[in-house]
Amino acid sequence: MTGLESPFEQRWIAHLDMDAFYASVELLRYPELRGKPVVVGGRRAGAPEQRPSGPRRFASLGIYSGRGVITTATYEARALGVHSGMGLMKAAVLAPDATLLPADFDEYRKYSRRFKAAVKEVAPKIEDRGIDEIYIDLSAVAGAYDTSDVDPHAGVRDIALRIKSAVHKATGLTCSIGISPNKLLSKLCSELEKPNGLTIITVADIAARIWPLPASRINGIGPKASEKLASLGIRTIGELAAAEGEMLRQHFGANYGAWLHRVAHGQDERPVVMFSEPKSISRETTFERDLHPRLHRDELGKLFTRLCEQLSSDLQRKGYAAKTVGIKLRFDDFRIVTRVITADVWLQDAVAIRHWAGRALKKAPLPQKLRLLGVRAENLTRIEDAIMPETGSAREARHQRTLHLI
DNA sequence: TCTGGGGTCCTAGGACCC
DNA sequence: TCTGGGGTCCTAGGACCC
Repeated sequence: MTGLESPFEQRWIAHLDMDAFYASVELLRYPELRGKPVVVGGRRAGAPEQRPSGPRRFASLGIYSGRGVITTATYEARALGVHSGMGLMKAAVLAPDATLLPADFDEYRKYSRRFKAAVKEVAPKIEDRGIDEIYIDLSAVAGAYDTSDVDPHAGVRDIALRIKSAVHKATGLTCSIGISPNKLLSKLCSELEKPNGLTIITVADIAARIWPLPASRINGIGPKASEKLASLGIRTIGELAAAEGEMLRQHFGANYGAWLHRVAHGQDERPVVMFSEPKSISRETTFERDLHPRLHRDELGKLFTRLCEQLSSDLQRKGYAAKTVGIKLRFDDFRIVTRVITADVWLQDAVAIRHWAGRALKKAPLPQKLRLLGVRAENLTRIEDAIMPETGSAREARHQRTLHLI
């Protein structure tokens, strides 16, 4: 069953995407920047200088030096050719006069909680897709389908407008919503009328509205697959839909090939999932300058320990213990090496994590300078389900009791 | 002037077991 | 002497997403 054959089984799934989220949150704080090119990114990229009187002074992108990338750019900045993921040094050449603001994730998470809570008031069945996106299952709220002759989608449109209004009231921010019978199509059409968009499509609209789009717009077709498709003469979703399923399976393997064929025809049955347990928790850091494994051994050791301590406190705060820890290295030539090791006890304590991560690190070759070090916890279980090894203090307490008995 | 940090999922080979 | 076959776990790497 695709959920598409009968209108009585049709789902209404919305994809909601906040417009230029981080940058828009910053504009709430610094309204004088509205309408100007603004870029958010970098670690300690100059926070605005607050002077007792007179206007705030902002850092220009042009004077940036470091290894940061753009997290978000306002639409005015995007018009200058910069986009998220681009190195700040490169962006500084393209848009030297743009304002650069440091990312403030605590603030963005605050607004993220606010907009999600506002949506839940209207439609409770939502799936988290990161800080600025959600899917919403509107099927139960909207009823099976609309009947108005004037606007065949009057029911869902009304709900979507209520959601947009609730989000704006709660945050002062705009969002774009795409609505269709499944997640795949909704994700595609939330992009179509950004910013502040609302796009509703059904299977009947796939050929006209979806097939002209580049295949790379589909979630799951990244740079590698796009390039391979292009080499086969396939650039749009329509061209992908016209391709023989057998040919796709031959070039991309049974699973991915079959998936490509399905998504090109707008087929997707994934449900909206309201909660899922995390599979891994990690911390990593890119150094300000490349570090040599031997020459900078002490510095690397301190960073390594600090990452393990942060990971341990993340696990404790979130209530998980891990059976497996791993390390990640990125060398100066951008090669990535990972090593994992599975422990014989549940891990949460920073010292234990540091010990096992150290064992994993010993398995990795260290032939050249490093630019990144990371630590990851996998094979997670809720802490109440884990039998923890005795901590130092528990062992000490038992020892004291034993002495007392003697 | 190269390219952050947090994740998920898939594949493939070897170990190990029956 | 040239040798099975399936299932599961562990590990490493890679594509992809926000």
